[in-house]
Amino acid sequence: MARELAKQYDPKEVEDRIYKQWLDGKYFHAKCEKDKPTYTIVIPPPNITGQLHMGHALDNTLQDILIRFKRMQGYDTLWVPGTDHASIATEAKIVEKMREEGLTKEDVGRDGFLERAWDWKKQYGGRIIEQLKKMGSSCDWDRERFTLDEGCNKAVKEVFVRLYEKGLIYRGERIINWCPHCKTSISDAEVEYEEQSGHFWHLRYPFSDGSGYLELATTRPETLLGDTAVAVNPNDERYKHLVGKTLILPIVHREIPVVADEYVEMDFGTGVVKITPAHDPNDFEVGLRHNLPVINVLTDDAKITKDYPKYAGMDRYEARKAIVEDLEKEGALVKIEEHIHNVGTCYRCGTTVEPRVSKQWFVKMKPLAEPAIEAVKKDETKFVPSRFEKIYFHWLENIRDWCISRQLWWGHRIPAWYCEDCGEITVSKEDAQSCAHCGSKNIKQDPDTLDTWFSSALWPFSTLGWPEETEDFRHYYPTNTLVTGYDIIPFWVMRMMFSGIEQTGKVPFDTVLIHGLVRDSQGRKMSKSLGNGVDPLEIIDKYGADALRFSLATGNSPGNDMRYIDERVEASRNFANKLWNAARFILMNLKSEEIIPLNTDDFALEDKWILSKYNKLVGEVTENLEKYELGMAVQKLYDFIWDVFCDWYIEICKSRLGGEDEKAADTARSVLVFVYTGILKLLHPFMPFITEEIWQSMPHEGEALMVSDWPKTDSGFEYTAEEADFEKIMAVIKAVRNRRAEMNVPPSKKARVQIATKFKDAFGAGTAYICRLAYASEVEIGDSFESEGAVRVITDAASVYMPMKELVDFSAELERLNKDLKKAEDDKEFFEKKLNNEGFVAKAPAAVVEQQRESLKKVLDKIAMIKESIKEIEDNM
RNA sequence: GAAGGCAUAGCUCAGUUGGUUAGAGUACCUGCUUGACAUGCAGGGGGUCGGUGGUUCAAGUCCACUUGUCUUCACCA
Repeated sequence: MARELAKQYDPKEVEDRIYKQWLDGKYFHAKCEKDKPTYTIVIPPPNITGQLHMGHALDNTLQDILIRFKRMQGYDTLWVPGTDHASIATEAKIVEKMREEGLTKEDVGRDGFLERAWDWKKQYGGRIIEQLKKMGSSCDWDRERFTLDEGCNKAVKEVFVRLYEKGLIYRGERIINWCPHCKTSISDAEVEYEEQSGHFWHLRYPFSDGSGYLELATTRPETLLGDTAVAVNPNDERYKHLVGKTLILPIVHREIPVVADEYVEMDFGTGVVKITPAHDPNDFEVGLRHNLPVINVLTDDAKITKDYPKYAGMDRYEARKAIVEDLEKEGALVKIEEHIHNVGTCYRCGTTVEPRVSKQWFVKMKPLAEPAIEAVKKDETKFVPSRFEKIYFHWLENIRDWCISRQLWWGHRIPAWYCEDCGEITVSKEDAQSCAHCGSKNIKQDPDTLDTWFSSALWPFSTLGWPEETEDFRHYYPTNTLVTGYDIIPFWVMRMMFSGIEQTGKVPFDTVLIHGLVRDSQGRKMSKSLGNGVDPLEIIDKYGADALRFSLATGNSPGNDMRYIDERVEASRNFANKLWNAARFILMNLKSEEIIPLNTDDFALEDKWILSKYNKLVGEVTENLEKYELGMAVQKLYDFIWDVFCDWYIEICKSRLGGEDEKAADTARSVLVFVYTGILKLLHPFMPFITEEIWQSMPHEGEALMVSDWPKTDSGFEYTAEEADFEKIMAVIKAVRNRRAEMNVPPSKKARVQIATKFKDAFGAGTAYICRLAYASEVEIGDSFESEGAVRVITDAASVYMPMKELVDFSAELERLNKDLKKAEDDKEFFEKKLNNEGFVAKAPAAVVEQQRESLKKVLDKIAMIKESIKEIEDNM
C-alpha cells in the first residue's frame, strides 16, 4: 500500500531528510560523461564574511532551477560552488576583531595576521555554504572551491605573469582612490558617489610682485598646502595676461605659477582653479601637462604630514578648520558659500575616499576591453535581458586602467620581487630566489596583494582546473549560464569576460542571466543600517524552502527588482499544501503501488481533455525554461495544478473513483497518476523538496525524481476536438453554479438539471460529474425540455433548465434573459464589425480570422437560444 | 549633465515575436462541515493598461513627445 501522507505538508520534517538523500545518492556530482551534452554554471562566490541574504536566495534559486531542469533533460550538468576571500571586507572584520582585543595588524605581524584570517575562514567560510544547502541548491559540493585555494592561487600567478610579460600589467605612480580607513587603494569601480552639502571657500592668492590678488574658490581648503600652481583657461580674456606670473601661496608662502589649461571652465566660479596634483585626479592631469611638482600633504590615514608642523597629525577635517581660521587671520579668506557636491566614498566602509598619488600596479585595459566588446557584439555571449549589454558596453568603452594592487595582507600576494642592488623587478610564477636581471639574492617581494576581483575574474576557468588542461576544464569549459545581479556587471561580469577571452581564447559563458534586487515591502533596498533585511533562513523556517523559492521565481522578470512580500510566500506555502493534498487524494484512491498503464481506448472525454491540456503545458513550460522565462513557466504550472488539475480534473474523477465500474476507476487512476507525476517533474526545479517527497510516496520507477527524465510532449495527446467538447460542459457547470449563487440557492438544495443541446453525446457521457459539480439531483440530456416553471441559463452550446417552481419569478427570468440577449447582441456586433473590416480579413493571419468567426458563430447560437427561451416564457405568461 | 528602468484592479505584480472583449495572488463582498486540502470550495464586484499624438486591419505591447518615480554613470575646482 502506498505511504500515507500527513494532512498538511510539513517542510521541516521533509527538507533535511530529502537533501541528505540526494547527497547520499551523489546526484549533484558531475561525472564528466563524454556522451552527453554539458551544461555548466559557476556560482557567484559569496564572501566568506557573508550570511545568506535575499539576494543570494534569489540568485541561487534561479541557478538551481536551471541546473535541475537541464539535469532532468539529460545534460551532464555541473554547478560549481565556492566562496570568495573578499580581501577588504574580511580584512576589515579581522582588524575590527583584533581592535577589540587591543591589537593592531602590526602587533601580530603579517604571518600572525594571516593565521587569524585563515582561522576566520575555517570558522565562518562554511556558514554560507550550509545556508545555500538549506535553499536546496544542487551544487557539486565535491568541487567546492575558494578564491584563495591552491588552484586559484596558481591561476592568479599564471595570469599575472602572462599579462606582465605581454606588457598589460605595469607598475606606475598614478593618482588612485585611497581609503584612509581601510588604508588601501581601491579601484574606480569601488568608489561610490554620494551627494553631500559642503562649502565653497573663496580665497585670494596675492601676486608675488605685489600687483594684487587672484580670487579662486575651493571645497577643500586643507589641500592648499599641496598647491603647486593656479590655473586659468587660456582663452579667458580676464586672466590671459596673467599666465606666467607667480603667486604667493597663503599660509605656506611658497611661490607658485599661474598656468593656462583647457580643463578650467571659464564660467564656473571665478574661473580660477588652484592646482593640487597630489590630491585631485584632474589636478594631477594638469600637473602632468605643466610639469608641476607633486606635493603629498596627507598620510595614509588622511592626516597632515610632518612637513607642516603646525598642522601635522591633524586629520583632514580638523586641518580644514585650522587652515580656514589661519586664512582668515591672514586676510586670504574672502567669503564662504553653501555648496552641494558629490563626494566619493569607499564602497566597503563608506569613508570619504582620498585621491592620492602612489605607486601601484595596473592592468592596461584598452587591449583587453576591445575583444570583450566584440564578443558580445557578435553574440558569443548574450545578456538576458539584452538591455544590460548597454551597461556592459558603456563600462568597457570608457574604461580606465585597473588599479589591482591593494595595501592589504589578506589576498593573493603580488608575485613581484624588487632587487635591492639593481633596482629591477622580477615577476615570476615560482617564488623568486634571485633577481632575474642581476642575479642578486638581495630581493624583496612586493608586500601588496591583488584586488579581490582579480581572482574572481578567473573563476569560470580557475575552478575547472586551469591553467592545467584538466578533464573538467576540457569537458565543462566554456560554461553556459552566469546568473547574477545587474549591480556587479562592472565588477565581475566584465572582468570575467576579458579574462576568459585573453587567457583561454573563449568567452567564459554563453549567457548572462541578469536579475534585479530584492527590496523590502516598501521598495527600499534591504540594508543593515535600515534594519529592514529579511532573513531567508527565518522564512524557510516559517514557510519552507520550496515556498520561498517559488515566491522568488514567481513574477520575477529578468533584470527587474522585486519586493519581498510575506503574503506572497504564504500564498506559495498554500500552493505547496494544495499540491500535497492532491497527492493525498490520489494515494487514498489507489489500490496498489503498481503503475497502471495508460490505455488510450478506455479514455473518457475528461481524460482526453486533461491529457491534451497537460501535453500543452509540457511544451510551454519547457520552452519557457529554455528561454529563461522562469516566471512565466511557474505561473503556468500554478494555474494548471490548482485550477485545471485540482479544481476540475480531480473533482470530475471522484464520480468514477467512487462508482461501481472498476475499469473506469482504473482508467481514472492511470490518468491521475500519469498527469500528476508529470506535474511533479515540471515543478521539481522550482519546488525540489516537496515534489521529491511526494514522488517517492507515489507509484514510481527510478531512484529519485531529481534524476528522472523531463517530460516530453506527445502528439498522441493532442485531443483538440475533445478539449473543445469538454469545455462546453465546463461552461454549463459554471453557468448553473453562477445562476444558483445569484438566486442564493445553497449547494445542499439539489435541483434537476435538464440540458437541451446539439452535443448530446459529449454531455451524455458526463452526467455523473455534471450532477456532482452542478449540485444536481439528476441530469437529463435532450433536444428540448418543457420549460414551464424552470429557471434557465444559456451558454453557447446549450440551454439549461432547472425546474425550481417555487423559486421562479417569471418576470425576473425575463429580465435576466433580456439582459443576456443585450450582452450577446453587443458581442455579435463586435465580432461582425471586425469581420466586416476588409483590412482585417485580408491582412490578419488566417488563424486569427478563423477565431473571430468561431466566436461569432457561438454568439449567434446563443442569441437563437435566448430568443427561443424568451418566446417560451412570453407564450406561457 | 548623460544613459537606462518602471508606471496595468485597493495593494504586490505577470502579460513571451502587436492578434480572442486585459490576467494572477492578496484584500473586499456573498454562500458553503461538498469524505484531498478552511493553508479549502463555489460565486461576485473592481483596471481600458500615467498623459498626448502617431504607425497599423489590429497597440498594454511599436514610435515621438510629456508627467511622475527609481537606478546607474559622469561631474566644475
